[in-house]
Amino acid sequence: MATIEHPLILLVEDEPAQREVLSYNLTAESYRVNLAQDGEEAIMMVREDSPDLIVLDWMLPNLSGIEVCRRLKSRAETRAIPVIMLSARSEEVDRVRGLETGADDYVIKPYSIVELMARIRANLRRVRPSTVGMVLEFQDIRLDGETYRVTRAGKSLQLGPTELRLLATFMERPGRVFSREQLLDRVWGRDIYVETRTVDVHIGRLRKALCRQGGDDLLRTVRGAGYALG
Amino acid sequence: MATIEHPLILLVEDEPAQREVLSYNLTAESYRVNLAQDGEEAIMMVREDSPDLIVLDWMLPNLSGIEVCRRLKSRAETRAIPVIMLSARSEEVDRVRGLETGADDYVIKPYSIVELMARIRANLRRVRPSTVGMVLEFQDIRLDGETYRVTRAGKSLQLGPTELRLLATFMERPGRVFSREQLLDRVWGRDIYVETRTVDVHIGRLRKALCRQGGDDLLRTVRGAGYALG
DNA sequence: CGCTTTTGCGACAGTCTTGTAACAGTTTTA
DNA sequence: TAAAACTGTTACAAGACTGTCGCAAAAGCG
Repeated sequence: MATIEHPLILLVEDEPAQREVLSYNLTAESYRVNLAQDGEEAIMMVREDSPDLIVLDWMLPNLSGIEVCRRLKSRAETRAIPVIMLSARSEEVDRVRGLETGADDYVIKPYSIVELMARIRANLRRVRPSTVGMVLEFQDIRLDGETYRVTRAGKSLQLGPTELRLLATFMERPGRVFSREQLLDRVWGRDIYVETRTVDVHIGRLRKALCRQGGDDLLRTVRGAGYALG
Repeated sequence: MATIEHPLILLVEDEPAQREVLSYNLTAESYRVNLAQDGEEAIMMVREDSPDLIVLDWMLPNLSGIEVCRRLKSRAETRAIPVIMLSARSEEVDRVRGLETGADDYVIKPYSIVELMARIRANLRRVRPSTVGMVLEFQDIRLDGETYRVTRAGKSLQLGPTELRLLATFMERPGRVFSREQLLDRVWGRDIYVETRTVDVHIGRLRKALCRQGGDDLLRTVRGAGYALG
């Protein structure tokens, strides 16, 4: 299991073989993957899990890829999620139509998986600057996504998996206030049922870990709202 | 600190997009990369830099991949360098022809980056003689890619094949945390079915071997994530 | 100030992860 | 061919980590 928040990708593809290959490669690249088999399921899963990026097949049963894309792009909440269209059609016309519907990128089958991966990386970088394997820094705290090492003022800190993910979440957006619900969502996962007060306890533990070697308390409590870093 | 001689790979590919993606990925895997855009440049760079492995596109301007391969394989000095052919053609005929010209391996586009990397690793491992250096070092551990001898603090260690590959994987990227799945992928191979717990056992065995003659335990367990060296 | 609401945090029991010995089957070596 | 080395799996124990609760402390509020 990965400890630091890896980007979640929604893969919408009806053909099983394709789905498996893509899913395998995405997982191998350390993305979390959600699968949808048709347009309606896709729309539903976007609402539920709000993925970081969507890989969308053009031809779909039920609700075509274009239509799915159009709908996603017409709603403010989902508009920002990058969509990469996959299509067997190679006509320029279609490329244009694909982009017109608001897709952020467009890959023609048969495509190189390497290329697709590159586009995914590029599009993720665009919306979400700090990704897997990156080093997050805030003041004298340093979190290395590759070695999973956390240091404060040069001294190594001992964190449990949950504390680590919690810290990573804060460090991806220093200063931002996260509600307990948002934290549960991001750190624990969308479908796990945990008491909201549990967040408090882990915040406490993280605080203790961060201050053990001295230094200010960098986790700010925002009464009635949640917590923030710095 | 460690002095690591990373294998040099010559990448021969004329299409800029492909080139960039591959180059990026190779670099990310800690290889040194040389680029050539056509057959003639490739031949020249082989003479100059004698790379450890060549990734060669089939379709090239100027001098085709097959021809380049044939020439390299007909000269004694360059014969031993592994060549991996990339091709968009999928016909069995071509595969055979590719190997006939002396290519050591053959990957059909669109390929999985994971697979290509695996083949590169495999081919680099295979060539014992004529592989330049490829000595991995970390602290007082030394892994000689030619003789497959491992020493710690000068004393020779006895490792089984699996332990050796495991150690090599870690030493290629000291500090990086590998999940059990990633280790299975890299050390055991992607299509072998093995329990993930098996990794633990081999880590234990490697640990024991590394510490037998004394010294710290250099294999770090990252709870919930995997293992890392150092 | 009292009173109410929210947060901090020690304690604890249950759960999950990891280390490792044992073992049986296979492969390699002598 | 027999012995030795190596592998993958399992079961179990130790210990790390987690979630919850309860009460104390702090913060808002009139």
